[in-house]
Amino acid sequence: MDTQTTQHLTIGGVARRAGVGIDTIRYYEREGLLPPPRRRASGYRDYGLDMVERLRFIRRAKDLGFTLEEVRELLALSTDRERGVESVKQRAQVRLDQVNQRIRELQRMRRGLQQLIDACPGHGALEHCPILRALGGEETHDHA
Amino acid sequence: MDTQTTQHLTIGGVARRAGVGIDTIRYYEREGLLPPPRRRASGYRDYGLDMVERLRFIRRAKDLGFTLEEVRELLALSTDRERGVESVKQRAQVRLDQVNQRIRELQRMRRGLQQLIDACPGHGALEHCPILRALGGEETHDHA
DNA sequence: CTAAACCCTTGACCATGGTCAAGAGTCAAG
DNA sequence: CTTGACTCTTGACCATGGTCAAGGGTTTAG
Repeated sequence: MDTQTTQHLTIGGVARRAGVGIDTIRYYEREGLLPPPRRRASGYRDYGLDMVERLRFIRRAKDLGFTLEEVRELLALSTDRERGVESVKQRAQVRLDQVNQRIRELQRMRRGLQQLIDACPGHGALEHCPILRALGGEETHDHA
Repeated sequence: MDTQTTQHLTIGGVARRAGVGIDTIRYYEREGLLPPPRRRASGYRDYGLDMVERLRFIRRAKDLGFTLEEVRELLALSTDRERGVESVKQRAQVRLDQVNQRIRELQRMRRGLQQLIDACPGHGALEHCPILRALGGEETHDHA
């Protein structure tokens, strides 16, 4: 069992708690999203609960459409002991700007889609479907 | 030259007009997004201007966040004269719902980030930086 | 002690959406 | 006719984000 509130989890315990696969954890480690953990005498990775949190953070960020590369940078904020708080705050601001940018892009997409849907009667001849027309829909080649 | 208003374009002419790469056209053909075109005696693909339109359709749909799989379905629907329009509209609606969902998630993250930035003094000890704390940022293991 | 369940590493494999290269044929200009 | 630009096919390759398998060692319950 590993029902303990412990600071000592195996990779499987972390995986279960964080809701990710074991292979995913090792993959993230290779990719530099997770620090190389301590090892037990057996060679087993030895994690604390903080890794569970970190993995949940990654999952949330990924769900929001951040790439792993972006997540890596985001996480780097938390280990950037050298450059001080200003730099951390600054980089968080950059992230915020990127989030805003992403929101604007999605809103543009939304407007486009909404206009098409509003204009579509939902029935009738395909020739008159504004969705297909707006997308430039032409017939398939009929080269019998 | 191929400045003609013609119905006879080579793959390169189509590519230039549609703003995609030649390889992309052949790729789409393989993937079933474009019908296999007529061939000239030489074996060259022989396209009409309708293919330019179709490629633009694909590009716009992709810009709206449809995957190629979804685009393939849309194109298939547009040739299904019987029960096309409702399906097309329905799919656009599904796509819109997805976009809205993602926007909401991003807005949630934006609020979170903004609060952190507002709360961060921009100086002082890193241990007290609310940004790092909220990221679940723990120190990298110091296993010297 | 044994067996199940876990962990280790290396390295292959998957889908997505292309992009590029090799080797060969075709076409248009000069 | 030759040259250069274009096309053909096959098949490899790229990045992203994992996932699985093989062939081991470890840990723990019974």
